Amino acid sequence: MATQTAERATTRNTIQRALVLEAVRSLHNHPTSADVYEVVREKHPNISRATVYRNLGVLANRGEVLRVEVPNGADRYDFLNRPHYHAKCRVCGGVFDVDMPYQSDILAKVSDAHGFAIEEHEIIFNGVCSECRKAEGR
Amino acid sequence: MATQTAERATTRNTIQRALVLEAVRSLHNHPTSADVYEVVREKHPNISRATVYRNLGVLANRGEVLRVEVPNGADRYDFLNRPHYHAKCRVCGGVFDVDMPYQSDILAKVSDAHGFAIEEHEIIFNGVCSECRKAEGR
DNA sequence: ATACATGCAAACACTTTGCAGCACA
DNA sequence: TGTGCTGCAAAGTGTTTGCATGTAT
Repeated sequence: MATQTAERATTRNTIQRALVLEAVRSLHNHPTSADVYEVVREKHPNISRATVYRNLGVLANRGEVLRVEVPNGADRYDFLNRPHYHAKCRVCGGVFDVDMPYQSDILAKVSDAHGFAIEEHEIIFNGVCSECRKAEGR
Repeated sequence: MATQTAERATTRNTIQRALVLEAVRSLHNHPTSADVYEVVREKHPNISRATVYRNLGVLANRGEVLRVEVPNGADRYDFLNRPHYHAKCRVCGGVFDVDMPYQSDILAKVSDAHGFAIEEHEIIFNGVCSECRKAEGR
């Protein structure tokens, strides 16, 4: 009887998982799974992409990394915990943090969500990053 | 000389392009390219997916339809012209309009975009739609 | 007539999955 | 010592592209 609700059946600390977490922590520019894969491979050459994907998923579910879903592009991951917003460069595809206070009152501005239960929100700014502006010549 | 700057080299009215536009206009729930493809195929059975994609692109560039890029999901298209925001159901993947005034002052809240030239923004609410809430039992 | 557009199939980018064997707790 | 995890390969989505042919202008 009452043997603890069998929550979270996933808790094994493999080398691969540790390396994936370490890689996300060390990469500060919103690495894609491919970026993480490359970094981990330096120390553990025969890790598979599948394992990287699976572990990024596990870590994201646990809240140890943040998954940033980017329209038309690979998912990005980062280690920042507080919610923040992103900007995506339409030239190079890069993703950058934007300094803007978290819009905690934004829900109040929704006049009608048609019965939709909003759990979180995301704001993405589209434009051109400073590097690409220089390169493009304005 | 001076023969008009050769802008937009693409302006041919094919049946396929007209049908694609008509399909987007007739579908009111943010159709994906696949939805559009299915509808067009009823009238023009051997249109190819490539043509649908190409025409959705052309129409979006011309501003005749609005492309809604959804993270982790196919692009959606709609015919509404005024800017508005969207909600994405994490259960069924559906995309819905949200009634919220356009946040024209949002740029002023960005304290530092790090040289990024912001051209537009998008807000996506994530959660569960009313249909799926019923189905899920709460 | 001629260039843009189409249709087909193959290629592409990103991610997930089935399965046999392995290793952490 | 069992089951969660790994590696591999194959499959799955969604979209783009090369090329020969077709067609709107």
